[in-house]
Amino acid sequence: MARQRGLGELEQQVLEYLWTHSPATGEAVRAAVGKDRPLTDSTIRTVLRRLEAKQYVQHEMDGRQFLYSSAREPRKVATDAVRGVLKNFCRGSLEELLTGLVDHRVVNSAELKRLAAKIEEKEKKAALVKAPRQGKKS
Amino acid sequence: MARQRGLGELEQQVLEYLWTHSPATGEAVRAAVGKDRPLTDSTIRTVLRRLEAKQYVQHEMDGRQFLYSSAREPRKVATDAVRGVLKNFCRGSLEELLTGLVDHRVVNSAELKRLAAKIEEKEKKAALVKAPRQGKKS
DNA sequence: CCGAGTACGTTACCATTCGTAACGTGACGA
DNA sequence: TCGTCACGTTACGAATGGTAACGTACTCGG
Repeated sequence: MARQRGLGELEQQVLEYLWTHSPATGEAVRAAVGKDRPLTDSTIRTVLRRLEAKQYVQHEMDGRQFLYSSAREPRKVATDAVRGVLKNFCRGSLEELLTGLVDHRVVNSAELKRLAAKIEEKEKKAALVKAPRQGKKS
Repeated sequence: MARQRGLGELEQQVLEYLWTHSPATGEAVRAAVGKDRPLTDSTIRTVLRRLEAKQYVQHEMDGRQFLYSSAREPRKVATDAVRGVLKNFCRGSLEELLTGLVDHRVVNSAELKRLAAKIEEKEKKAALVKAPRQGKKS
């Protein structure tokens, strides 16, 4: 089954590049990622293909060339990763996860509360845009 | 450098067992983890040793036997994992991570706010216990 | 004091993953 | 037609993780 455990160093870098520079040719990726490391185009293309197999990226044709772009938004990837963490180390409890973050000073509780409030606020506003004046037809 | 990417399936299970049943002998771990899979004591002991090398568990002597227990609390492990996620997929921004969690319905924003408030509350109380009426020494 | 069991370490094998890249192939333009 | 360009195929070596046989030291009952 080969449980998918994550990405390698280079895969990571390539993906990061695509998140900020999609769509890009393999050559462009190589130029960026390999700017302080000598990497063959072959290497980069293999990595891109592997990332595509893992459905992290996708490509379209541009004449004879491939244009790669990321197929999963970073937030989605992050979310999935966190789901794994929750399941494995927090018995599924987000409260436990957040408590850990506070305990270990990744964030302090005031800041966390502020962020939570901000996010709720943002969401409310987004809802308004999607359904403005939502009382009109009921 | 061999960047530490996580734990294997079996390692995971063993660690989980220790989190709820520390300290335990290798035999106990084997009985639990291998209850629906045939696993040699040798296998379990190898895994335990590897986990110890990775500093996930530790052992003490009990006569001739080893008693294993976890050396890192689950929350700590979770926190470290989240740190990685933050760094790799959220440009270090916790807000982005949380937003992703809300967007992808791991939690809704109201619940998130509630948790944040609860955690802050809890922390305040803990502070009071540690420094009650901070000025009277005994 | 001896032999068997107990509990641990050593070593190893295999599959998978990832970095890395040489080589092969088909199409297209000069 | 021939070379070049862009892609795929194949592969190799290191690391990781599951799995386990085998070796070794100590302890206990006889």
